[in-house]
Amino acid sequence: MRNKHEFRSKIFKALGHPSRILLVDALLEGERCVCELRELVGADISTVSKHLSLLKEAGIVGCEKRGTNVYYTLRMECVKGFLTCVDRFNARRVEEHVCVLCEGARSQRPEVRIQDSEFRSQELEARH
Amino acid sequence: MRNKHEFRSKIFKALGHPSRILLVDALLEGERCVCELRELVGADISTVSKHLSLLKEAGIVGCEKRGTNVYYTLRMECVKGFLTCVDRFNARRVEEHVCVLCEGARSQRPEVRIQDSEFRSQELEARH
DNA sequence: CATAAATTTGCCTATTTGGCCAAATTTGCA
DNA sequence: TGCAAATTTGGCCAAATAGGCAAATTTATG
Repeated sequence: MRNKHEFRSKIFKALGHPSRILLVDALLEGERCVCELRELVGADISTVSKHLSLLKEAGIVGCEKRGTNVYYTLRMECVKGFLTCVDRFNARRVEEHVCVLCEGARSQRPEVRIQDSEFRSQELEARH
Repeated sequence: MRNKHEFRSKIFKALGHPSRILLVDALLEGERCVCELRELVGADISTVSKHLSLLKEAGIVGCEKRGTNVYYTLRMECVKGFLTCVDRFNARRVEEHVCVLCEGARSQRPEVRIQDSEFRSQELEARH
């Protein structure tokens, strides 16, 4: 029972970093080699490699070596659905001009379109 | 665009701790006051309070003060579905006796029942 | 008003995490 | 064989996180 929560939190922890989310996001489109991913993330390649190892250790991604390259693929497909949920969740916050840090006053929750420009969580929280 | 991934990872990071997963799990059943949750987690009440603040800061839970108690509720309902996915994901690993750390050899993936006793991720990983 | 209960906040310490650099490893190819 | 490219690993340091204790805050009640 304790293990259950530890395993769950391990998955979440693995996804709890902007670069690793970016990596997973890229892998949603298909396999990528480390060099492509390095370019995407823009950090030192050793850093990217460690992020990938961590994701792999959690079982979220897998990899295959072909020639001198290593290609990573997403294994946990259901991440995609949850990401959509998370995006919608944030978009709703922004649309309603509701700050989650304030109490009450959350009535209806209309479905909203998700746009990248709506991701302004930091601005919302900066008020506090 | 960068904000998008930061917001996403914030949600994951907030859920990336066994105690916080436990808290969210309890809140799936309905609202709970801090004292109930403290008992559940079994840590110092200030520690539990901080975990709850963190979840609240991410927007995952909300709270309401009634009398001298504070009642927390789950706001991000879609967490439930993802937890189910995560559980199934781990159960599958255990059922197939497949270690995600090893390459290849992942053929079919039958649907499996989820039992708490099947959460033995640590044992799997201890082999390495 | 004074006290008690519930909760949060501040402070301190130990541990973990993130990131870079350099070194090691693996593989392809001349 | 020996070099070059891709990737991982180890070491190091700075920053963030977790957890407990004590103090502060809020609210109910005698």
